[in-house]
Amino acid sequence: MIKTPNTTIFTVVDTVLFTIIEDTLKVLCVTRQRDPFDGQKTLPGTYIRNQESSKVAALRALREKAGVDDIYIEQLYTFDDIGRDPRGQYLSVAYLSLANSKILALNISEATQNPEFVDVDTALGFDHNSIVKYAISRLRSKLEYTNVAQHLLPNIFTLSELQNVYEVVLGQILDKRNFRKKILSLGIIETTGDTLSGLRQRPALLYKFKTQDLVELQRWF
Amino acid sequence: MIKTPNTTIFTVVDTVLFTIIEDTLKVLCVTRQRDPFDGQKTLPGTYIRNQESSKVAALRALREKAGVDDIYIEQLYTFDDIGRDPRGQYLSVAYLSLANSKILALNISEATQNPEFVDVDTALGFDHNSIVKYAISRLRSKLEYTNVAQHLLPNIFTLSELQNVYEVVLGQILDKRNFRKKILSLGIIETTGDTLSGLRQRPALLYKFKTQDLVELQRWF
DNA sequence: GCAAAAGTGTTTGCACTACACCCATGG
DNA sequence: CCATGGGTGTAGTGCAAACACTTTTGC
Repeated sequence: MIKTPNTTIFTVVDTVLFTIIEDTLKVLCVTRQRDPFDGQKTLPGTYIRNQESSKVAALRALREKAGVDDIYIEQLYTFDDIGRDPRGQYLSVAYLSLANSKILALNISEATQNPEFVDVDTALGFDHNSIVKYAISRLRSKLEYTNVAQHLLPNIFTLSELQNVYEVVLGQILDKRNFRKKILSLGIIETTGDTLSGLRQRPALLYKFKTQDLVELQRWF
Repeated sequence: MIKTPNTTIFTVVDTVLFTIIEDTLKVLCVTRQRDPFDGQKTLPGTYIRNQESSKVAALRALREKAGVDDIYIEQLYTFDDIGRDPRGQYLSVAYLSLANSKILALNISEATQNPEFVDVDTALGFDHNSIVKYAISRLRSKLEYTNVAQHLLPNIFTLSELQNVYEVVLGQILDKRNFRKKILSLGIIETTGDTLSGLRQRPALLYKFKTQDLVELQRWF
């Protein structure tokens, strides 16, 4: 067998940054300024540099394109079908990232390249719609057996806000009483003891996640 | 932002081929014939060629190293930490593959580079023990909500053989009656109507999976 | 006092657990 | 007839689903 170092495979990253705005799941896009797909929206991406891992490249892409730092990120999947990029052989390591839109809002205005949050079914250049689709399915299943939902929320939140995250991402409404029983029984959140008042309604108890570390819950057998 | 095409990132694949031999989960390894890690066992891998996707490269690696064709394979994860390979910056797309050892046995003897099945806790070169560890955890969870187990079995099998696959992979014994109730209620297998006789015991009903396509079952909410 | 969201319990059915004995065959 | 693995049922428990009203506040 001959081992052929490849000089013509381009290694890049693409990032899928989700956030929730106005009860809708949104994804961060930029507008391409050159061919191919000139003028179309695409996911923020970048070439992987020398002495840089794909994860660091993905974080850099988000920092450069969206002015976002210190953000939740996980590797999603590697897309490298021949023909996915008309320019040549591109291997893209895709990353899934989550942020709360309130924290994001300030930084994003300082960024370049016209970054914006769009609906997840917006038509994108390259194979980026497939990447978004895959990211949504990953996010949905991770909501169900981990504590990742916290990254779409502020540190302190009400149970209704948490439920809203689940409803928006899963695309279905949930029963309030069953949701509360379930989420509390998982033992991943706890109340701060404070309440959120000032609204013309009964004040809500505030909660926080016990840990920022990813927690995986059990299943089956 | 400057886009820098990278000429010094090597893109490779590594494959984790699991099979069950004598009630033990085994992984396919080859013996390296050069530095680094000369003489040590490693996962079969190869450079990704021009105009070749990583998946095709992974299938080729298995064909060349193990004489295996037409095999179940799925992308596992991309490993590219800086320093994972002393030769330079290597980005490895790892694949998880499954095969029944009976089908495998004949082909493997024809292969080169001393391929062999070893226990999953055998010390390997590079970061390949991490890759195997990750592959096991993926395999375990996929057993629980998909029909992938079929690829570790012949097309036709008894319920006891199927249960044995689950026990070996999950590393725990399961209750026979509960296992049968569960697996039959999932609706992913059906009996062929034939029985396996010739052994000095009651003949076992034979089963097959309804479809070779990957089926994902539901959870939560 | 009214609008608006917070908060709370019970019943019902289904699914998982634990557990032990008889059956069919080959030798 | 005996050794071997194949095959089966039930009772108890816990979790998920369905479902509606009272509470607290700001205005």
